[in-house]
Amino acid sequence: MAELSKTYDPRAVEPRWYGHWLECGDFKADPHSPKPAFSIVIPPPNITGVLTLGHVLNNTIQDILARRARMLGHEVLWLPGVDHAGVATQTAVEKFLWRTEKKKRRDLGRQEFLRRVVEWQDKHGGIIIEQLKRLGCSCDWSRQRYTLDAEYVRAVEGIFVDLYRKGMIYRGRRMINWDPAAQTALSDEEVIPRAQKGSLYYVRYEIVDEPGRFLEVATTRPETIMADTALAVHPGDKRYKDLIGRQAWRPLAREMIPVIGDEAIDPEFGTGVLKVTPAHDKVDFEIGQRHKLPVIDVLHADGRINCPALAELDGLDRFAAREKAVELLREGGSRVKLEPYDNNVGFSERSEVPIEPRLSEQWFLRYPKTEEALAVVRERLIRFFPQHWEKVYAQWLENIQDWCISRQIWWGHRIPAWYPAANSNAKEIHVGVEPPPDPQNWTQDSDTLDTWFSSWLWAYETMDQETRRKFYPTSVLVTAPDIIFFWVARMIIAGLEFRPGRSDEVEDNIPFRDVYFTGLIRDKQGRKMSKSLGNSPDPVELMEKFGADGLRFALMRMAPSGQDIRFDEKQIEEGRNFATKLWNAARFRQMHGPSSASPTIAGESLSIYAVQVLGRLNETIAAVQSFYDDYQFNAVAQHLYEFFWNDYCDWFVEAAKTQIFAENEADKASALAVMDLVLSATLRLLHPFMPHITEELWMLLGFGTDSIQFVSPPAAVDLESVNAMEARKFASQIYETVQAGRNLRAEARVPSNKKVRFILRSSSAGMGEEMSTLARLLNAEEVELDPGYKPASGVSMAVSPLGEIFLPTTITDKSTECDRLDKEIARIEGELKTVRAKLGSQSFVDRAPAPVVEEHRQREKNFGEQLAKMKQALEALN
RNA sequence: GCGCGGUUAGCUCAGUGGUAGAGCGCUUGCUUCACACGCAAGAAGUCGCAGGUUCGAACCCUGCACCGCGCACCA
Repeated sequence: MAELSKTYDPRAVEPRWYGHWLECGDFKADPHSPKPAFSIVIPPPNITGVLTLGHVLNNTIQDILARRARMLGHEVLWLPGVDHAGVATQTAVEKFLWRTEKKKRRDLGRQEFLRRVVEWQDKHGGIIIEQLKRLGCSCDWSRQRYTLDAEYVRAVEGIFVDLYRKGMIYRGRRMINWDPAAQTALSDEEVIPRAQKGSLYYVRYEIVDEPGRFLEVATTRPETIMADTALAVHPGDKRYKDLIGRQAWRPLAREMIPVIGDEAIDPEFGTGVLKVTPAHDKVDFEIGQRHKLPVIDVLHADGRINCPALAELDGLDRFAAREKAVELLREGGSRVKLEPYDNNVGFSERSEVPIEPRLSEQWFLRYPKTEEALAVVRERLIRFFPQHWEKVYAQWLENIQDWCISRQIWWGHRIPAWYPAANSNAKEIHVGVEPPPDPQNWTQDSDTLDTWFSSWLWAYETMDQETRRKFYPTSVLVTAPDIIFFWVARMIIAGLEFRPGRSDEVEDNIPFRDVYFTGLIRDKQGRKMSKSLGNSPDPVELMEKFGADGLRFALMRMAPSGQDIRFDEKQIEEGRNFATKLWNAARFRQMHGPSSASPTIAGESLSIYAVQVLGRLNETIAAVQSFYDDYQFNAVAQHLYEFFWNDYCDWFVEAAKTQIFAENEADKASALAVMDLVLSATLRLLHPFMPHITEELWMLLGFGTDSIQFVSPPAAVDLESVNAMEARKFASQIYETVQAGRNLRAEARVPSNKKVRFILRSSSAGMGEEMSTLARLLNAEEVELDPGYKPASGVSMAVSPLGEIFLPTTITDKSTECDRLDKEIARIEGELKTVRAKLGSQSFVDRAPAPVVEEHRQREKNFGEQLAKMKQALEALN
């Protein structure tokens, strides 16, 4: 057995064990195994991404679940992979190109640009995979998948073709969300509303047949006036009724436009007159449809004004044009009134610029199986943790809109649709996984598919038939709630629609049984972690500083389930400290001889302290099990932390030193056996959270020759043969007495290292045997047991459950001691009053459950006795 | 406007119908034979506000306030 070094160095230990596990193939999943299956698919990180604390949280939870399942004897598949992340990756490469070569993607052309993206991907891709390995993730890396793997691409295309043939996918010219920076269409989910402080512009339109009369319009977008094709008022609005059907002058790119009446107008808003701009607003477009208005598009794809008729604005950026438009109006003699105005503007989630509603030819998916998707969650066939996310999910599905799935970017799955060349005979478009047989007569659609259109197959398309038979549906999905629509909901729909399961039954086709939603990690001030704020710590640095295990444990301990997490590095330090504590506790054990892999504990030789710690261990084991069932990882971590640090280290080990340093070999062996038992159990309970250090200690202490990874979690210790209740009660009474004594000592200002003499006035049975332990815990020279002790005046006294404890060596001055006693008496009197008030209430005695009443009676008695003793002491003093 | 979270010690957060908890920070004393990344003692809270249910409410119900999030609206 190797000797444990004085300090624990995770930087050396962690990579060593991880490498060893990989070599042994410990994470490989066998689809032919007879063991019950447990499976998770990783939420694939972006191929060019780097590890964030969010990933650490997410993947630590998955690793904990995977490792716990392995220990419980399951065949575990944790399937890893990466996502090509269309827009994100393409944007990153475009930025790089611009920075280094001052080139845009069109300068290179599609083929060359894609070659550059692959080059970039090969250089930066895979970093995050290495970082996940550093964290200790037990993924089956031999099965790593990529959303652009050849088979995966084929599957995505196949699904597109299938849905097209079923009529669920269609192509159409509709209003979509246009990102002028990325120059692509987006889905509704990719648009995030942001509150903006803007202005409301009041602009007057002159009535054609009644010069001098104006209709005033309130608008936030004067730069689109040239695209107005009508003014609209509510048909019932008395102010404007007579104008409906007449014409007004459009003040920019001067033209006559009709005044129409439409129910969609809110007479209360602004002036009650709306300028109708069908090309640049969804509602306006609908009004335009109803009234057969022309559509004039005055914006280029990049957000610049496209209006040759108005040279002053043509080519200007949309925001510059806004100012300029007002200027032009004023120059033209038009009054323009400004009013500060707060409104919400939709921003592109990726490029962080305001999106433009735009009329455009795109591909759409009419979602299948939405009713079924609602039902499987409503009926808890798929369980959400925390459950309240069910409501958010349902709300989305109930108001679901068709999904715009085409993107005007190059990086991704190209849409498998071909259009006949102008000179060809074909009339229909060709949609198929295979190109048409005479490709020279066809042109493939230049667009690609939304990245999420490939991700929604992730739960099963990453598995071959054989693997699916064993591991699909997966056991649990661990993800952040911000992708509940993007990914979780769509995966459920995909599972229900494409039925990849072993049978046609719904329960075999849902993608997962449980979904665990993590919280979001925020910084100390509560802000979201973001690159631009620079408030996102590098987890790799944290691992170097505190160890992967320290980081994992700390993060789990501070992450309440489903609640956002405020990150503070100080808390990670606690994780590291806990690892060190574990290490040193093991080191202490090792100093007293070799450990036993299967310690036997004989009931009759157990000290009361041993029974107490074993009892607490049993409680901890039970608590851990039940918290796992509810995915309450913070509670699991917290219970293990408290049990090990308080119950084991602070109390048991300190008390057991009496036996360990004494002559009696049998007692010593018993204490060491209990240590082995508790250490072995603790290591196993902690292993899913802290895989490296627990493996290291498991081997160093010789608890097994095989890896801790596949050892069963500890079962409750059988305490039938001892009177556990009585022993535990006695032990806690001793501990309480110790605390009373320590308090006396501190109050008397006796330095911690000074050996003093205590006297315990107690007639409790069996007290004599525990005096040496009591003395050790009090760091006393001696604790004298004297049932008839009569203290001299000025001797400090404290009441304990076993009697009274006195500290006679340092006689404090009388008034100090009186003050101390007075304070103590006042405190106890307060407590007593509360208890008596309760017991004095007839209704309490009648209605409260008997054990509660009994407990209060007991407390009354105890307080009463304590009070009497304190008062006696006070009198003796005077 | 609708919905979902949250509000507990200076900070970060547990908690649960029956004596208010942890870690950090703070004060005090300790290099006591595993650990100063440690040990011991201590100070510190009208559990957001107001009602209600109950013998008893931090906990259950109702309303309100504030913070965060989602959806809808957004001329």
